[in-house]
Amino acid sequence: MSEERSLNFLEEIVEEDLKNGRYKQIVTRFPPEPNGYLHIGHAKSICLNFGLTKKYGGYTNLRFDDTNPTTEETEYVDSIKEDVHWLGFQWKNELYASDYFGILYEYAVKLIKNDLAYVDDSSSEEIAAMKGTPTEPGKDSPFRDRSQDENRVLFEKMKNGEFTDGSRTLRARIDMKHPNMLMRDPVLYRIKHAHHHRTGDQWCIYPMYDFAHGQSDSIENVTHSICTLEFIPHRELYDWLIEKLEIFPSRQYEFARLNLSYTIMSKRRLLELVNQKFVAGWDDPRMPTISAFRRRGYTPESIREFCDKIGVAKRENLIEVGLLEFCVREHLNKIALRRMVVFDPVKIVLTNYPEGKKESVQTDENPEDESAGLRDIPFSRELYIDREDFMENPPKKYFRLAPGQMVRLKSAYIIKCDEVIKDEQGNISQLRCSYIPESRSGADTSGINVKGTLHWVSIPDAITAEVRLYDRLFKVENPAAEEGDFKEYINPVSLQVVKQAYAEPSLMQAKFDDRYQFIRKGYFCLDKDTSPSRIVFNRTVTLKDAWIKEQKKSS
RNA sequence: UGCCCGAUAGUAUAAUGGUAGUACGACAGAUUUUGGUUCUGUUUGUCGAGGUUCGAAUCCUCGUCGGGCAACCA
Repeated sequence: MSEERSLNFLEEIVEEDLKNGRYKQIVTRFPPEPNGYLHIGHAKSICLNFGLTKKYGGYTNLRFDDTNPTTEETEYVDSIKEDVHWLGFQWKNELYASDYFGILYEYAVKLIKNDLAYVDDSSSEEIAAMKGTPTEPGKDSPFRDRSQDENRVLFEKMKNGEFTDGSRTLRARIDMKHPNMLMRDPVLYRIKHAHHHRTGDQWCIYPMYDFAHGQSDSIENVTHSICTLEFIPHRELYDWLIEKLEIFPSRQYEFARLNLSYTIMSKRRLLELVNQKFVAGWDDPRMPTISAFRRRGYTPESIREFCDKIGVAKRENLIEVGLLEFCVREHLNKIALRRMVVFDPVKIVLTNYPEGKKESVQTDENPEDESAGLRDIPFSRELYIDREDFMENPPKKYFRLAPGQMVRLKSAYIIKCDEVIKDEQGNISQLRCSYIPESRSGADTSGINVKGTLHWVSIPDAITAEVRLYDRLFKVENPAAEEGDFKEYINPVSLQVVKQAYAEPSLMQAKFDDRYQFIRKGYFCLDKDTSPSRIVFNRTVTLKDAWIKEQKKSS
């Protein structure tokens, strides 16, 4: 196959526009409303908008669509900027729709002067009632034919704060019988005596999305205004306003938003999870937010790769979360430092290993990356292995430790289990084993071949750490599509905490930017809750586990 | 019941009138001091019915199915 990847439909449009000379360069924008944190769905949009101008030349602006002061906050602005940067993109200009409130006001006046807008004294309910339904036409408002002068005066009074919230609106005069409901005299301006995070108390009227978004695109000379499918019906109004206002003709194109299995993407619902404490915050590692993925140990490279792999089209989709996991494993496998950590310890005593003796074994920092070098791990007579790596009555094809069975301790010796010691309750408290002195890694002259290799830690040298294991937040594939409250489908075991795991001592020096693979367990990173008295790790993602599959087959 | 989108393997996404391909998954095998990684192979698809054409996933018609539209949200 050729190295040339096929183009998605937006790339085709851009190439065509460049080829036929419609534009010399393209301009896109990423236009979040600062009313929540960015999620993985936004990452798709970010990669698209920035990716297009990176590939074809031009630039991308970051524009905050901050036209609704009651839901927007500076905290969100800051988090959004941080997230876009972290993903690896640099915007040309940092812009705000609120910067254009003055121009937008003038645009509205122009519409009034052209008899294309009017002030309506109807209440919200009355407007809704006159709107009609998708199958029935609407009715004209009794205020629809006010004189131009009256409209001008009233709109100015709206601006000057002479009316109460909700008492009047400015509406476009289009067609109350239009088959597209958005064209049935849409509201352009509403009165809100609310403090805005940037303009303060300067304004008490605020433009609606439809009267701000397209106009902002136009003011910024955005050539390709890329948004999600639900805005398709808005395009007719978008174009109408550009035509009537006679401003730069930005064009809107729509793509299907990302949906990820076993999670939700609605900002409103994510906010609900945060506010009602179902999660610890916007960056709780179980959340689908960018900040959560960052905290959890995902890399920007892996998220970008994911966005690239899922493609762009116009049909609704539900992407398997497994693809995201594949992408992060693929990257982490290349960069993660290998470490050994035991979560649920069983003590091993090597009966033929001299008491008090200690040695050091060497192993790869990362077998996928020779330049990462080697590290030393202390080895001694008493060790921990994970409880799941021993079975008293193993099934067939169980390659781990069992009575009379041999395994290799990773980078150290082959051992054999001689005796199982139990406490009064019948729980295994100790495994007495013998080691094969000639089987030392790198100098193995024993001639013994074993199928299994286990991770381990030396008890006198081990340090302890808290490990947080995350699973999908929801039990069902598509929580948004289920009946009833989506919160009923939350996975009750999405977080499991190992309060005291035993780790090799080198993890004492773990750094925040480093990624680790706990051998045979998964990929981990230091959590921000780490303090001088407590080391905390997050599991980014598990390793693929062929043994689980094998077990399922036989059961 | 009006208008607007869409429909290709399990999930995504290509093929732009000329051999239905790729990725993930699944399955089988090889390698392996991580049951990881890597490698090899296999499997599965054009929503339906007509039409145009030498030739249709692609163009046309009619259906079917899925989604969106009745916020002073974006």
